[in-house]
Amino acid sequence: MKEVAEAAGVSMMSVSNVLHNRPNVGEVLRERVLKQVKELGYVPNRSAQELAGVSYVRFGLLYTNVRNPFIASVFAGSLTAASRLRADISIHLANIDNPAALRKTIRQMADSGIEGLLLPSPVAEAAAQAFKRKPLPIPAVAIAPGFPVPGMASLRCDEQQAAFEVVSALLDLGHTAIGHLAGPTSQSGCIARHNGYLAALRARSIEPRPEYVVKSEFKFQEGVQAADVLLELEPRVTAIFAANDTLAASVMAAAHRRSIAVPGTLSVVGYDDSPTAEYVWPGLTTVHQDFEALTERAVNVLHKNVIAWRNDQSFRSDQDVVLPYEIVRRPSIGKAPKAVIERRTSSTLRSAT
Amino acid sequence: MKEVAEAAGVSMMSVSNVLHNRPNVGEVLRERVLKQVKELGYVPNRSAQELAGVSYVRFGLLYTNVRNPFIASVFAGSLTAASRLRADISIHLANIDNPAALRKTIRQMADSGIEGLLLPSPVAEAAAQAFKRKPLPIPAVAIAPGFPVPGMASLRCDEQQAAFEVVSALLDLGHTAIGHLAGPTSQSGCIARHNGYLAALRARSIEPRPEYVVKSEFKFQEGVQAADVLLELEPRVTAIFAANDTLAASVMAAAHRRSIAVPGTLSVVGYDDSPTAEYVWPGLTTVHQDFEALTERAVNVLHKNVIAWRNDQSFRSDQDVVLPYEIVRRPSIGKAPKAVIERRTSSTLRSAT
DNA sequence: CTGTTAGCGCATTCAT
DNA sequence: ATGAATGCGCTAACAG
Repeated sequence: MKEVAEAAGVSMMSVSNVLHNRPNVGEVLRERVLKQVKELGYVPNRSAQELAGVSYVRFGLLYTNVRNPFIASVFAGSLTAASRLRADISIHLANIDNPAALRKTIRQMADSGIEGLLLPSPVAEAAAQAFKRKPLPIPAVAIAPGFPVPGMASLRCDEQQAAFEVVSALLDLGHTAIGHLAGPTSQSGCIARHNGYLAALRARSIEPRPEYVVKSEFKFQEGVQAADVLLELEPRVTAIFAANDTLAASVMAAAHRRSIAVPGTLSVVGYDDSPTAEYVWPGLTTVHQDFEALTERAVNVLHKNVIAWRNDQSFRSDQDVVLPYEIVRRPSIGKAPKAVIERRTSSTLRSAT
Repeated sequence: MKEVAEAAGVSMMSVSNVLHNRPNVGEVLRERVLKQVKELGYVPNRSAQELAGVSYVRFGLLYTNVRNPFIASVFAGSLTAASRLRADISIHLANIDNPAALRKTIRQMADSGIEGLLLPSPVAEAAAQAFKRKPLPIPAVAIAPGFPVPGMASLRCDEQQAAFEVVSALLDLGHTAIGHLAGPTSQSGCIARHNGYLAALRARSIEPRPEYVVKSEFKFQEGVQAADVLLELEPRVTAIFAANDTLAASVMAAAHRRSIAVPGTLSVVGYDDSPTAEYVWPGLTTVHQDFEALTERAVNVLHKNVIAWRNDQSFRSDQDVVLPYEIVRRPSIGKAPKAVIERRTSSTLRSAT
């Protein structure tokens, strides 16, 4: 920096001021300085800045499961966003089944100088639960929860709306007997998706039938069994909205085993646009969320909140930022089979298969 | 640090010496100092250390594909290992299809002060290729390649041996007609697995039959088609070793569709122990590698190499560290069906199904 | 609007 | 074996 100052014929202080966009610097100087900065390829020394009082934010990121297909996007997104902000980020595994342990982990992070928490979905809800009585010690942001999480900011897609839309697409194709293979209610996203499913039916004055909804964990075989239950119902469903792509794959497997044509006889919709959505045959219509972009936004939001919180430790933000999703159409859905549409007027037309 | 020094009645210098395990410090002082360090909860200020000359290592991590199920483990492993070493790590997306671009990316990282490269498998090979003529500008380590990568250190499991072992397990169960659903040859791990398959057969004096090996990309449907080819062969294979778990799932789907019982009539083995291995039915016998541990070791090895390289810029290491794998037995394999064992003596016994 | 002074927390060098 | 002085690169507070 000294070199830059000398080259530009000013003092170091002015250089510093220019670099920080401070108001008290003349136009003439500013340009001269910026020019030298470029030419000399000057880049400020972060350690010196920190030592001199600038304090960069340190974020903490808590995750539960490395095997979650989206955690890598969350890692990547937070890392790139954090490096842009010159922020540090330390990543830890958290146990969400033990509220006391989770509380302890979070307190320790706060004590160790971490000023903001990035909490991907199941962790966010668990943390909110663990700190139900007292507020969180530091600002936090929930990444991709199904609903806003109390006590922290939330960055999410409107999953309920997405489910509504995708089920409406099935309705537009003439389907009326639409089943839902629901995911575990411990995941708030699954609740949102279920709600969206119900709302879409009601919006067309179709009263949802409880037996058309079957729950399953996110395991392939359990999903196949649940799908079997749905496929044995009479009158048979002509479409199934699965709570995620794995479960949609289960539905397809169950359908193939029964020689039910997809999408000819059964339309299938998933959620998440995970790799399986492409790999499965036929390609799966599903809902895509850009986790990496969402996470980057989350980091930026959290950063602002941390700055505000530095000025006023009582600062809390529970802003809810909703980002767009995208419905990815692949061949797994088609028009409702004709026999079924007719069944609406004469329900006896159809005989047992 | 000053406080610690005063509390222990010594100078700051002695505290520093104690903390760095320097030889020139008396036993008496050492203990007094350490006690105060604990009591006051002193933790050295990294920025000050750096400013005063200590330079922590900065690693770069290049990845190709967020959707790779193991990249999250690689992220997590490098982050935890790096934080233990007080090292920085910056993660970037790389394009491995364009050698020139990759070269440029790596050069830029080196110029920006990064002193070591963490290269998960397909990137490592691409980087070696891109720097075939000139050596890499900084030390690098390949994470989980199929074979040692020239020009850099390698941390890997012996995939060829693992494949050998798992195919031998099939042979022990009486299988002799064993097919291999091979993965893309662009992945060195797949080549190693294929080699292991061949070696296992030859070790039992079974000459591998070329038609028993079918190649496929890591896509579900392509795998199903490839599996169909294998299952149509006469005499039919009684076991299939798939190059990864996705392809093994494809084999199972193809088998189910043909009503071939697994493991009754067909045994199936995968590789990677990815989530699908558990989810699939029946549970998949597969090879487990601990990517997180492997990555942590990789960071430590790279760290040492970087230190050596600092002293001598011409230092190069291509050490090859081989870590253990684990064969996970699940119900997808069983004894070879009897009819087939008999077929070895009277090959006409079996009629078309 | 611009320049000067002082010090952030530590390690290195030299002296004791 | 231990301690005192000096400076790393930068910014905050002040003086001009």
